[in-house]
Amino acid sequence: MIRLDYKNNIPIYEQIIEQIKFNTLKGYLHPGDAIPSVRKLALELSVTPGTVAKAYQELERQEIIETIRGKGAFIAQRKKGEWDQKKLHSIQPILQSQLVELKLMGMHKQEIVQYVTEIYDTLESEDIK
Amino acid sequence: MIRLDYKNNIPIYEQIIEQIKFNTLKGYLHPGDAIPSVRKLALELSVTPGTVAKAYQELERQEIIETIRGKGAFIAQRKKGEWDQKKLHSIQPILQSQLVELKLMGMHKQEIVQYVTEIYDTLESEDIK
Amino acid sequence: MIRLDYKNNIPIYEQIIEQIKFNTLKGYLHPGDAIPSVRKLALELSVTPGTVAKAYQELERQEIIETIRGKGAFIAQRKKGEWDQKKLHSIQPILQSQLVELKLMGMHKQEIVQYVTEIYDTLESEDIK
Amino acid sequence: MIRLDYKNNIPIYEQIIEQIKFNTLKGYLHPGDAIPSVRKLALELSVTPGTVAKAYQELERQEIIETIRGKGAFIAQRKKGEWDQKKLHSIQPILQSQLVELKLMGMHKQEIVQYVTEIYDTLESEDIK
DNA sequence: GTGGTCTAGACCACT
DNA sequence: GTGGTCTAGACCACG
Repeated sequence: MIRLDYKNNIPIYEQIIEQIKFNTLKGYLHPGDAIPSVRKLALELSVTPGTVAKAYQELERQEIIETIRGKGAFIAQRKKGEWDQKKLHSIQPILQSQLVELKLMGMHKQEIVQYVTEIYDTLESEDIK
Repeated sequence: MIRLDYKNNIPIYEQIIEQIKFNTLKGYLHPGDAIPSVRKLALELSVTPGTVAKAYQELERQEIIETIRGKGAFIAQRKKGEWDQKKLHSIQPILQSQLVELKLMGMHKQEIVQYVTEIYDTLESEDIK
Repeated sequence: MIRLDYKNNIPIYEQIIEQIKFNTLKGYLHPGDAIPSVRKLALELSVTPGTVAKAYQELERQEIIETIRGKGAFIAQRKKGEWDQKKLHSIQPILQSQLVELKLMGMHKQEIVQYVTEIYDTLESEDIK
Repeated sequence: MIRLDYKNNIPIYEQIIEQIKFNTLKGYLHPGDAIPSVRKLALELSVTPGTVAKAYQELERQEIIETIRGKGAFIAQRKKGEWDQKKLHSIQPILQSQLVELKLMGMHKQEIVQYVTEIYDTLESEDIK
């Protein structure tokens, strides 16, 4: 379910976070589903439990999962509500810098929007119903 | 004009790269324009020359600037040509991860595309003339 | 009536202790009242008997309840007497740390005292009669 | 500046967090002040750098400090603004449980409010101007 | 069994 | 020098 790129410079724990978020979006993981225990996933990914624990703690802080003492971790209910303006402001510069790169490569507005749309569409879950 | 955010976790040298790229896009810097020497910019930004040098090196590698021995550094001609597939593949996961965040926040496709478009529009240069 | 929050990081057995204490204060439980057996409560709360037993043990140690062999557990007489200095010293740092948080949030003395008073008032039992 | 209680069951990293918050409130630490580096403090407290790092990361998440790459960590500007309702809701049950304890010890409303006020007053900084 | 904390090292990127 | 990440262990409280 989770594939790591060890030679990548993105920290492993962030890759784990990313992929669990991704899996919830794609519908591979539903609210209430149990996710592997820290130790199990650590074994599976050949990383140390501490690394997985760090990922899980961050996921809990972001309310993507909930951990229950002695029971394990579970996908949380998705909470809607107002958009997190603080998070939005942290995303904006990252997005902008990537758009700068695309524009410097010679892409035009329409092509860029098209490209982003295509990437977005890969997140839509046609896979599970 | 370069503004750094020291408390940001984005490396200073990357912020410099980013902003010079941004300035070329916005039309504040044109091909052939001289950019400040490493030492000058370092002084201006209150960073060590090594940091600026690292930024310039990377900019030259990406052919955004050209350095001429004894003369200084200059904005290079923009090269169009084919899209750099390797770069595209490095941008895609970053873009995707940010779209994941936006989607998790509850944004819908249309709103996300709208948001990205707005950010793109800030890159369009009305300022050149 | 006991309500547990499983996703909370407060141990289940402590939540049980807390709520029984709370119920005695609110007048829902009076001295002499029987409280459910370990097994019954365990069943009711969907926890293992060991967890409830641990809570009861601690409650007995604190002389909130009394267990009589073969008869079950009962709310004990409230003992007044001198304030337990040891307990006071254990409460003080917890209280202080929470006041620190409130103050860091920007609350002023009057507002904090007000806030604490409000919480206290929820403990006053209008319900006894 | 920081005193740990190693036999306490409160995690060391939380004690560090607590004390730095306390020191800012008391006026021992001002916005902009540098705090010891992770390694220095670790040495001073005879704990492993990882433990201090964990404390610093949490402090940064709470915007009590700011870390600057390669420079160190600094006390952040205190931000006022609206009260964090989420945090308030996490503080309330802790406060309540302690009030329950005090009430069970036989303290009356006035005495409890008095007690809390006294603890609060120890946070007011008469010490530095 | 679970997650949480901690140690004593190590390596890395950044300044 | 700085903080950030990771390893390979360990011990603990909880259920």
